[in-house]
This record gives sequence, structure tokens and C-alpha cells, in this order.
Amino acid sequence: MARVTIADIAARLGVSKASVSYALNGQAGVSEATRQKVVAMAAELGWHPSFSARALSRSRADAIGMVLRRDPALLGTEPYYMRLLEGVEDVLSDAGQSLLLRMVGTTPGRDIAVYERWAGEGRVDGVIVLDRAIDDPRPALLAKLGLPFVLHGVLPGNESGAERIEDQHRDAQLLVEHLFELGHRRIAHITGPLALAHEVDRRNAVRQECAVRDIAVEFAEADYTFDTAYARVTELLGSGIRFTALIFSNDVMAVAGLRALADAGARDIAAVSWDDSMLCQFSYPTVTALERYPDRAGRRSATMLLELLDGRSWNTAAPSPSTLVVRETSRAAASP
Amino acid sequence: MARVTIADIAARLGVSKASVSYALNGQAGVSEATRQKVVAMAAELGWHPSFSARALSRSRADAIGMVLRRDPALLGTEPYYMRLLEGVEDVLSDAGQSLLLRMVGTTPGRDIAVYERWAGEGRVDGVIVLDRAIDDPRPALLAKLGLPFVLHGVLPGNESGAERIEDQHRDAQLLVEHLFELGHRRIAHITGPLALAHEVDRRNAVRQECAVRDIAVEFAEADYTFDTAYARVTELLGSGIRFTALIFSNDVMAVAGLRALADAGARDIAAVSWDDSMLCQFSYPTVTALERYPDRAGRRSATMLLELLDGRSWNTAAPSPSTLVVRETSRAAASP
DNA sequence: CTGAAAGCGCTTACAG
DNA sequence: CTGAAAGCGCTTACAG
Repeated sequence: MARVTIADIAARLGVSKASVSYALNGQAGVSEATRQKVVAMAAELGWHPSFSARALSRSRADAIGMVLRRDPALLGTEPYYMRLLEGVEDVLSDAGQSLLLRMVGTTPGRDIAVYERWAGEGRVDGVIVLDRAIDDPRPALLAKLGLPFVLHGVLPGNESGAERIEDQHRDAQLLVEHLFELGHRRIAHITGPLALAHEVDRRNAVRQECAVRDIAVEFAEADYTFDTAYARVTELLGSGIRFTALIFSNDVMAVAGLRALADAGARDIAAVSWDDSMLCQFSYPTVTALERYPDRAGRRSATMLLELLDGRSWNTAAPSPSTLVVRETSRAAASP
Repeated sequence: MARVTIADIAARLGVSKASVSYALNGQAGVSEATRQKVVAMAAELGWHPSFSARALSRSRADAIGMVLRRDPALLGTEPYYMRLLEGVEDVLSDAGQSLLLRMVGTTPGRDIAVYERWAGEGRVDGVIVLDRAIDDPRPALLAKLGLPFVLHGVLPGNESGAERIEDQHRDAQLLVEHLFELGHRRIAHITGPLALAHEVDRRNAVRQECAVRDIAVEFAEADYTFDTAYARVTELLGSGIRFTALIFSNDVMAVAGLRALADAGARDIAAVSWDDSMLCQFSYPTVTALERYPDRAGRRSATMLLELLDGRSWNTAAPSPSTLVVRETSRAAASP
């Protein structure tokens, strides 16, 4: 099957390629009669625009890229990313854009190389950047490369973080208030890597919400993995620091922490997770967690990027508030 | 930053564009001296090949596509797909190919439309097809479209399924033998949709392995979701059919089945899952499961597709055998 | 080994 | 409104 081109359509109809192009793109410059003939013929011949020809002449790739740089082994366990991708992909496909996906693991710099290559080859029109770090080099690099980008969870133009979309603060309030109502006055928060901007935000927000309620709070840093969370909880238990409830920055760590508590015979301690998943739903005991609607967050970021590429202004809807799903680990504080 | 092109390099060096192209692509037709000058200049100017220009002149997109057509909500819960993607992506990026990802949900025909569009636009050079169904229309459609493809889990040229890569039979043997050794002589298998080829394969394989060992076996069809599996197990318990062990075709259903058993007070029944995941690891009780190395399977399929595109012959390594991870649900049969 | 030229399939000023 | 032509940045026969 030789590809059918606009030259074929033009030849059949005895008009110029230019007219065909204008007609097919809904642009001015053709009579309505010609346009209809062209459109009909294109349908009859089963014409599709050549993606690469269009990309070359328009210098647009009609694709946007995402680089996932968490540990691949962990990616599979965190439904958060799949749901995020789902939202992104949904918006992109409606807009006729493709999603290019790249997983680079945690080796530093591998993501940078991908961006450089994508920019150099003109393979994507823009990228969505995840997991913003403190002093993240990526915004500056992408700006230098001339590759448009959106920081997932941050409104463009506010890279400083002044107007976070993912309102960590509201989430922290939900979690802390819940524990407060259960009677907890001494808690600990097992955070993810504090090199990540949103983890710092979470810690600060938790600190503030606790201060308001006169709750004593401890922090321990882990890296989202089972093993580090298990270790941190075990250390806390042995440290003499007292706490009756734990906040975990993701589901895997929550499950790990529960295991550590059980292994230490501290089964009466309450726990909440910042991320929900089937893990929270089916672990033993089941874990109270925040449903954060990552698909909607993905949809927002994709929409913003497309608006940015089109030079339109932001009319992005307000972020969806999270919901707290209460489960078995929402234990009341033991009476003092 | 205006793009630097081979014309720029040619001009600076006073040679032709053709020489530059040959040099940069490592082809014959240039002297070694010229080649080195060209390569050095390209590096100095920070040249990258324009992806779209190359695609247009070579008529290759240097991209392969995957359409995921399971329920997006479920996709997030099944690490199987993320791990599969990881393997695919790894092979592709080593080969300088991109991965185009599309999620279409379960609406029939939406995947077909994507393939037609990709083929028409020349957006991908080939696709990896997942979840082959009985009488699957996709192979014929893709052949008609002239879009090269690999059926994940099937050796090309054996679409009939004569030589499955994912050896469901060996997996069935592992599971059934395990239950047999624990003393079980009456079991039931909660399958996924029997419209999927590999689910039929699994059922047949389980039937055969049971027959060999004189094990009585029942089958009940579910659709990989929690709710259907819960319902099937509840029905089985109420049916009067006796069984002391259950096989589930995925992790989510295993967890659902355990819940159904617990709710019915049938806690002594053994269970195994065909897929492993953190869910099996942290549910209560923990679930014995097959580690099937989906990343390796993805790597195989990607490798095969690239070989197919290059017109090379298969030198794909043998599939990795699965491993049984024994956990708490590996209960011995109650003595009769 | 090297250069001039045509071609991949579109888009888009530029004349008529 | 319409057509002839140049251009996007490469690749690749084709002469020298």
C-alpha cells in the first residue's frame, strides 16, 4: 500500500497541492466547493497526514515527553504514576498529541541527557517534569534548551512554589486533624526524601498543623521504600521518643511501618498514609489514607502544558481537594 | 537558538551536505580525514539529527507504540503493566527508539482506531499487542494496515499459539504441584476473562496438571476485578462444591477471594496467585504467588519487534522460568 | 572519495 | 480563490 499523499488528491481533482492543504486544514484560501471535493476525496482514498512531513514543515512534533526517574522496581508498586499517566494521556490524545515515555531510574543525570536529546532532535514539543527537587537543575536546563515545560504540581511562573497546586497544606490539615480528633497528641511523620520539594512542603505543613493543635511531632526521613521506612520506625521505637500515631508519606512506607510496629509488638499505634492504593486497602491492618486523585493532577499538568505551547493563558480549573479514606489504622489514642 | 543543521556543518567545513551525512551516519563514501573533521564540528556546534527530517527521508518513525486497553482504574493497581513497560522501554531506549503509549480503556474498537491512525500517519514503525483474545481481530487488521507487530507472549509466525513464550503450562505445573504437595485434592481456579487467549491456556493447563495428579478441579470465570472474584468465591462456597485450595489468575482477585473466604468463615482454605505484587506480599494473610518477571517478558517482545523491523532473524533468548514465592496462604489441606 | 541534485510529504508566503 | 515554488532537514542514488 503506497502512501496516499496530498499530491495524489490534487492530481485526481486537478487542483494544486496548496489548495488541498488549505482545504484539509480548514484554512482560508479555498472555495467551499473545492474544500468539499477535497475532503471527500481524502476520505475516499483513506488519506492521513504524514506525521513526519507535517512535523518537519511545521517544526512541531505533536508529542510531549515525560521522564520517570524513580527506581523502576518501585514504579510498579506505586499506582500513583500509572494514574498520573492515565490523566496526562487522556488530555493529550484528545488534543491529538502523543505521549513519549522514558524511564531512567535513579542514576543522576540520565534524565538530563534525555532532555538534551529530545530538545536537540525536536522530538517533543514540551515536557512534564515530576518530583521537583530542592535546587532542581531541570528548570534552568530546560529553559536553556528552549524546551517548554510544566513542573507537575506547580503553576507555571511560580517555580518558587508560591502557589502550589498540590496543596500539601490542605492535605496535612486533613491528616493531622484526623489524628487530633482520635486523641493523638504525640505523633511522628516518616517523610520521603527531603531533597524533594514537596516532601519539605509536607513536613513544614505537618509541623504547622501540629503546632496549632499543640501536638508534639517528630520527623524521620526515608526514601519511599519498604526497607528504609521499616528501619526508621524501628529506630523511633527504640529511641525512647513517645508517639501514638504515625504519618507516612506513601503507601509502601505505611505498610512497612505497620510491619515494624507489629514486629515490635506495638500494635496499638495509629497510622495514616499520604497516598492511597490497594496496598492500603488490603494490608493488615487496612490503612487510612488520602485519596489525592493523581489522574486529575495529571490532567491539569497536561492541560497547562498544551496551553503553554499554544500561547494561551491559564484557565485551568482549581485542583481537586483530597479525600481521607478512614480504615482500621485510625485507632484512638490509648487513654493516658 | 536556531537549530544547527548539516548544511551549517558543510558550510563551515567547505564540504557537501552529502559528505556530512555519510560521515555522521558512519557510512562509506567519505575519507577518514573528512569524517573526523565532520564529527568534531558536529560535536562543537552541538548538532543533533532532526528527528522529523530523518523520519521523513527514511520513512521510519523510530518509535514503537503500545495500546493498553484495560480499565485505567485497574491499570494502576496492576504492577504487571508498569514492569512490562519498564522492560520494553529499556530495550527501546538502548536502540534509540521511542515508546508511544496510549491508554484506551475497554470500549471496543478504540484501540483499532489508534492503530489505523498510527499506521496512516506513519507515527510508529510497529506495535506490541497485549492481551491477545480468542479470535482477536488485531493481527489481521495490523497486517492489512501494513503495521508490523509482535503479539506479546507469542513467537511471531506462531500466531496460532503453537509456541507460546509465556509458558502457561509450566506455570500451571508449578502452582498445581505446590498445592498437590500440600495435600490438596480438590481445588478451584478463578480465571480471568476466557475471551483472553492466555486465560484459556491457563485453564487447559491447570485441567491437565490436575488430571495427571488425580485432583478434582472446578473453574469459575471472573474479570480480574475485586468484585467479580469476591462474587465467584462466595458462589462457590455456597454451591456445595468442595475444595480446599484456590488458584487466582491475578493478585487483585486473590486478595478479593481471601476476603470472601474470611467473610464466610472459611479461613483454612489455601490460595495461590498467578501474579505476584506487593499486594500479595502485604495482604492478610500474605499470598503465595508466581513471580513471572514481566519486565523480562517486555524486554523479549521489544527485542523481537526490533528484530522484525530490521528484518533480522530471531535470536531471542529463552523465556525466564517463573518462580513460586511461598507465603502464608500455602496452607496444608485439612486432614480428611 | 566528493559534489550537485532530487526526493521524502507536507506548509506557506508569493504572485496571479 | 488558485497555482507555481520554495522550504523544513535530512538521505541517497547519480555523475564526476
